[in-house]
Amino acid sequence: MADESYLKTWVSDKLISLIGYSKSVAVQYVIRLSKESSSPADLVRKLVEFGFSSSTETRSFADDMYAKVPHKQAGPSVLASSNGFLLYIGLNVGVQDRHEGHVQHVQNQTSKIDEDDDDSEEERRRDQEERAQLERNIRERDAAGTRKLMEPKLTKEEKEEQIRRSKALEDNDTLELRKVSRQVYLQKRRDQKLLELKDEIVDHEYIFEGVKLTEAEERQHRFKKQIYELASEHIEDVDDINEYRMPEAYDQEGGVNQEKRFAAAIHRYRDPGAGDKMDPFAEQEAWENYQSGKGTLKYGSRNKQAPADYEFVLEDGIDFIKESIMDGVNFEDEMSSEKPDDSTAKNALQKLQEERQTLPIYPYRDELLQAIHDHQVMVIVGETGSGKTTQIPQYLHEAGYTKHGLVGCTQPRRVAAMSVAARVSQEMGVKLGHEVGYSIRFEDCTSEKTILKYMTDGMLLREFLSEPDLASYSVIMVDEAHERTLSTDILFGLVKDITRFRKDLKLLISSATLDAEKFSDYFDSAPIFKIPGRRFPVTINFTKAPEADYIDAAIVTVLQIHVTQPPGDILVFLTGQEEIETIDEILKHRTRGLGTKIAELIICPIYANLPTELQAKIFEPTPDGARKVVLATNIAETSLTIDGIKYVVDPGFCKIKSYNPRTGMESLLINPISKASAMQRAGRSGRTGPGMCFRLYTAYNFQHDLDDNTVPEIQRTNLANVVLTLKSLGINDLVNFDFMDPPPSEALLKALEQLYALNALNSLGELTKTGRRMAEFPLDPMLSKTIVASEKYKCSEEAITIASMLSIGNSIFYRPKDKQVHADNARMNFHTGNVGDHIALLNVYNSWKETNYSTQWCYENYIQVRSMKRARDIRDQLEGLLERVEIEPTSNLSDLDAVKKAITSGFFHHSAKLQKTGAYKTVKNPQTVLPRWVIYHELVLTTKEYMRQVTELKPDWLIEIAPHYYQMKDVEDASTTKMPRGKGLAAD
DNA sequence: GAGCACTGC
Repeated sequence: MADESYLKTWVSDKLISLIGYSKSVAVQYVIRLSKESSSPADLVRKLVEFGFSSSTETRSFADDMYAKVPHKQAGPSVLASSNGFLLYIGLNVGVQDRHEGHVQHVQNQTSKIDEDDDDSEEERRRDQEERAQLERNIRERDAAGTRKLMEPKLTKEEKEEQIRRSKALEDNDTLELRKVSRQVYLQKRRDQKLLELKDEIVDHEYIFEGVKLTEAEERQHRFKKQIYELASEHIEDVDDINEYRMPEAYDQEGGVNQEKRFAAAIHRYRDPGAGDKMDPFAEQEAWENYQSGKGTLKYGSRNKQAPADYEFVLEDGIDFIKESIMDGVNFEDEMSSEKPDDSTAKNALQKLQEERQTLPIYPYRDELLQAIHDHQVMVIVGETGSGKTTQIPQYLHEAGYTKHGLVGCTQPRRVAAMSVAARVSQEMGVKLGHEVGYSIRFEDCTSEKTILKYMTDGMLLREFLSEPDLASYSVIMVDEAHERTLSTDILFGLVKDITRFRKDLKLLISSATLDAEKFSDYFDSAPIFKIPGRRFPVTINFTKAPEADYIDAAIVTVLQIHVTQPPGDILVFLTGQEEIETIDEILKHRTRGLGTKIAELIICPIYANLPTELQAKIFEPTPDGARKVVLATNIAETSLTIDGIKYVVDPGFCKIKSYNPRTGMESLLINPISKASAMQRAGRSGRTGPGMCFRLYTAYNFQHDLDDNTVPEIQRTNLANVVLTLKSLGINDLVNFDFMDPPPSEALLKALEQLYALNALNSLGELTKTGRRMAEFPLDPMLSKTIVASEKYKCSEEAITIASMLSIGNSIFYRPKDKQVHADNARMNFHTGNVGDHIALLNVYNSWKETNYSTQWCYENYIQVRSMKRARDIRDQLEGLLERVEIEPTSNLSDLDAVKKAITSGFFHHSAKLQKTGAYKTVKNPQTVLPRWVIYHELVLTTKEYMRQVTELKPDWLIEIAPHYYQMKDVEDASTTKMPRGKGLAAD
């Protein structure tokens, strides 16, 4: 076997920069090439096709390889399997470090198989037959003129030499081999000529199908194609091995390119006896393939080109119905263009009423109302576009349910609540905020007249605090229940409880298809009412083989769609800002060189932290002849819809936050998505017309590796806030609270313990006065405690400012990739005096306030205006709540220690001590000498453990403020003290 | 030499 370290160095230098593939894959591939080569020159040629330059270095490398790698002509199946196996493992191992560590294993396996692999006579004979058949086929085809053979370029001597070489190989005669190798030099020179000839052609830019590619790009495509073919071969092999079984559909008739499959056979058993035709033919064919490949080459690997090669799996589903109403945009245009002229206004209203009757839900109106009348609790299943959110409350109103109380409908998101309310008010011809209103944080758009009320689920939860039996409601509809937000899950328990003693309250749970049975079971076998949806069919494509690198696969797929598919925008789901920026760059780079040869590709990144003005770009209509690519995080999965999306590219990953109650650490890691998520993503392409979804994983992965549903939020979050809310609702027995999916009891206990430590609960687990005050604030308990404690330290103004800044999270500072230095410098200005991150946030807010909330100032300091405005809103709200819990607004900017003490009162849990070895890391502290004790806001595991928002602390404060929690020995014992409570802050 | 999906009150 070849010396691998040598290989790795060489391959990495030459290849990785060029092609961007994993080193291990490349090494494996080079080994394979070498094994399949009939001569060093043959290997050189293959390497060049592979993407290497035809330098002397390559040649000497090829010589080396050829000498080192045994040329037993092992069956390609085994070798392919080793590579394919590698690729296959690749996806399962995860995002980082896909290949390292498996190479060795795979290689051992391979070499073992090699040893065992006896080419039996039987096999050889069969191979030869196959080869002969294939040759016949090809010759027939050539004769038919579909392809032109080039004139053989080899001289007579060359042929003779090749024959001898082949003979030597067949006999495995090492002596002969050595003789042959002496002639390598000669051969090299001849090959050199051939290569120069090729280079002349290669140096030109290729133009095919109107697309211009540079040489490097062309090579890349070719390489990827080969890798891809390798992987597809592997699939067949795997079935043979019977280990990683792939679904049968992969081997369906016609799905396998037989010619490609046996191409290796031609190379392998070069028959010297067949004379002139055979030998050059093989060489010729490869060369010709190379050339003709350029004529047909498209972006991406060949297997992925034609939709026919994809698996057509889904969901034939829903018939095409002409798209109309649901989107309020058209309607608003209509309204605004038609001025107060009475008759037209009426017409518009009539039109709306007519449109209402075209909704899929309309035929079920009476049946639905009857069912609601008969049952107290119902689960309503309706796909997007059925009109359930807008229509059901109206039906209920028409049926008279609003006479005895409100009809409330909850949404997981603010915008949804607002826009649906607006739409319904128009349909009913009333002013928004009168009969139809909405209620979200910072904005209560309702009045005494209101009978239909849309709200966020969190808002209804808050209403429980003041009205525990929801007496003013006659119907509650929990919409989008399948999303299982934290608030929805808590509402389930509360609302279920209420229906037991309020028999007049109707409860509707509306969800997309997937979980209906589960909801029904939870609500004591409530009946399920199904409403057909309205959505265009979406074709779902899986890759044939797992993709080793989903970033790269996504790029290739996008370009491939762009070149081969009819107009329509593309939506790519990625995991985070960094990934989006990377792909943005690569795509721009790749398309730049193509100029006018392809249609313009407009790249639009979108993620929550992107400044608003840049976000707006995705909603601009795509100009004619151009195509838009939206690179989005999960935000596009539910939170926003983009018109015109026809293609969805889904690599199958997203970042998920989860909480470890034992360590109190949150982690934000890249995870595979769930099947439900995948369906949701696919559905994003079928909103305005038939769509296509390209999943960058296999059907096998989908079936076996993805969970059915995403773990509900309640099972992976810090429950302190939930517990506080429930406690303040008088629910004491939390362990027996009727959760649909109970959170881990460990998490519940941790939350109870935390609240007890914060003095929000007493030793019996009952709410204290402090706890009751804390529950008033819509914040994490630790932040609430900070505010409540600020009363004592006379700095409530500062406390609410910091609390609002912290509760916004990490979107305050804008840090674009290309201006990181500037952004960081700007940020440092707020840290002058080593004040710590918390005070720095305070500085940011106060400076902004001094500039009279200037937008310009935000730009200059790389601060997000949107976040700051939000902070202002939250602060205003908190200010109002201060009054409610009777805390004097007090401010003392000169005594920052007081502020820090208030923070410590809330966050003493989150203290960390510097170890000798530097056991913690601060996030953004500019000081040269690290503080010995710090308070942190949160602990997050991403690629490493991070403390976010850190401020220095005097250890005595811990004893002063939380004597029940800390003792002298925790603080004093300098050298050996672990972190209090033994929290595991990992060392660097 | 570094990093942070998405909501919501």
